Amino acid sequence: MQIDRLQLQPAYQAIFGTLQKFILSGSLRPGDALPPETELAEKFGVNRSTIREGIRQLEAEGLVARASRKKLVVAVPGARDVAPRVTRAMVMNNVTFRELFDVAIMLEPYGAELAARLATLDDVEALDANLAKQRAQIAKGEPTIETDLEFHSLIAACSGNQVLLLSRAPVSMLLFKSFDIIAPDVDSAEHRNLVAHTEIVERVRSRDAAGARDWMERHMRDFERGWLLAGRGLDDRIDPSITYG
Amino acid sequence: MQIDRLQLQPAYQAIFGTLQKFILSGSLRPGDALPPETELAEKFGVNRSTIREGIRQLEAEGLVARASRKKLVVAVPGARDVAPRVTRAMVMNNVTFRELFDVAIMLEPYGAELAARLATLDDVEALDANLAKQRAQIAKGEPTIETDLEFHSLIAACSGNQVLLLSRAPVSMLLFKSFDIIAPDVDSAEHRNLVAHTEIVERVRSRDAAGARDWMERHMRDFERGWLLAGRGLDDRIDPSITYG
DNA sequence: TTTGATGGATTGTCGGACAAATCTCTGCCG
DNA sequence: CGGCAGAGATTTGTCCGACAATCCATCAAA
Repeated sequence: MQIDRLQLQPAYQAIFGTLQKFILSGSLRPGDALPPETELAEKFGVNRSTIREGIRQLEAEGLVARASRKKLVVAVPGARDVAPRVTRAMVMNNVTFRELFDVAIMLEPYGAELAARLATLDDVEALDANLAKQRAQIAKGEPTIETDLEFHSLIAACSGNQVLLLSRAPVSMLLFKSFDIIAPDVDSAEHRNLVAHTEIVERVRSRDAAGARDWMERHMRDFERGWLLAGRGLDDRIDPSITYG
Repeated sequence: MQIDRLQLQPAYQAIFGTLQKFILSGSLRPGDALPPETELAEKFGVNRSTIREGIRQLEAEGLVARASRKKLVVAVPGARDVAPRVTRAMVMNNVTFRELFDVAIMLEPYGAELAARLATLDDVEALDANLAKQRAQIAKGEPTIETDLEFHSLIAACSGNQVLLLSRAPVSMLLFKSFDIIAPDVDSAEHRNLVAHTEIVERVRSRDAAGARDWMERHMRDFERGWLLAGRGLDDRIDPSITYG
C-alpha cells in the first residue's frame, strides 16, 4: 500500500518559506530587489494573488521592505522591526511592571558599561545632541518620551552588541512609555531624568565604565521609585494602549 | 474647493492595522474567531483578495492562528511565535558568540534563581522528565539539542516572568543550537551538560536560589569553555544555517 | 447511540482586468 | 555634450468572478 501525498501547507506558505530560505541562505542578499510579482508567479507556477500573500508575510517579518512603491528589496530586520512584535507579545501576556523592570535592570546598566568602554566620538556627539534636545523640550514643556527612549537606544547602540540592542528594545520601550503616562504625577521627574542622563553621558565621555553602569542603575532605581510615587504597584499590568499610539 | 482623497497606505495595510487594533484593544479577544473573509470584505468595502493580504500579515505577526483549516482565531503570541523572528534578526545582523553569551550570562542565571524561588511541583516534575529524557538520549547516542533547549526554557518558565521568557528565548536558542553543531568536537560535553542540569534541578527542588543561580552560571561558563575547546573564537559569527533547519 | 450521507459555508487558488504610480528611454533644447 | 520633458512600458494595488477541496452542521439510517 502506498499513500503518497497530503499537502501539508497552502501554496502561499510554501512561497513564503521558499523566499525566506533564499534570503537566509544568501541567495538573495540585503539590498537585492525581488523579481516582479508576475515573474515570481510564473516561476513558481502559481497565480499572482498567491505570490502576493506570500510576500505580505515576508513583509510582516521585516525580511523585505519597500525601497520605493514598486520595488521590494531584501532587508535586514533590526530593532525597529522586531521590537514592536515582542512588545505586543508582552502586552498580550499581561506582563507587570516588575517583570519588565527586573529584566531591564540587568540589561540597561550593562549597556551603559559597554558604552563607556566602546563609544566613539560620533556616539558621544549623538548623545550630546539628545541631551540638548531633551533640555529644550523640558524648557518648552513638550513631552520627552521619544527623546528619553532615544537616549537609552543610543546608549545601547554604543555598546555595539546587537543582541543586547535587540533584546532590550522591547523591554525599555514598554517600560519607559508606561512611565511617561504617569510622569505628570511625579514631581520633577523630567528634571531628575535629565540629570541622570547627563551624568551617564559624562561617564561615557570619560570612559568610566563602572561609573556609567552605576549611574544607569541609579537612574533605573529612581525610575522605579517614581512609579511607586505615582501610586502604581510593582505588580500592576502594563496598559495595552501603549502599543497602538 | 474640495480635496477628498489621500490614501497614504495601501488598503491591505489599513485592513491589517484595523484588525490589529481590534485585537489589541480587546474588541476581539484571544480565542475569538475572525469573521469569514467574505464578510470582512463586505464590511470593509474591499475585495476578498485585499482582506486576505491583510490577514496574512496578522498571521505572520502571530496575532491570529488557525484553529482548524477554516477557522482563524485570535491568538496570544508567545515565545514560540516571537523567538524565531528575533533569532533571524540576530543572525542577519551577524552577531557573534560573545554578544550572545554576554546577554545570556545575565538572563539565564537570573531565571534559575527565580525558578528556585517560585517553581511549583508540576514544574519540578517537568524538569525531572526532561532530565530523564536527556539521560536516555545520551545513552542511545541520540542528539540532545532539543532537550537541552527545552531544559532552559522550562527553567525560565518556572520563573513566571514572561518578559524574561520572551527575551531569553531567541538568545538561548541561537547559543545552544550553535554549540550543538560543535558538541561532537568536545569531549564529554553531553555528560557535563547533564550533570549541570541535574545539579540545577536539585537546587530548584530544594529552593536554593543562590545555588541554582550559581550552578547555572557555572553551566554557562563551562559552555563557553567548550566553545573555545572546539577551536572556536569568541568573536566568531553565528552560522545562519541554524535558523532554517 | 453510533454511523453515514447531504448540503451549505469557507478557504485556497486561479484567471483576467484596469487605474495609478513609477521607471526608462528617447528626442529636443540649451 | 549635458539635462530635461514627454511617451511608452512596467509594476503594483485593487477588483471581479469562478471553482474545487475541505470542513461543519444537520439530518437520516442502522
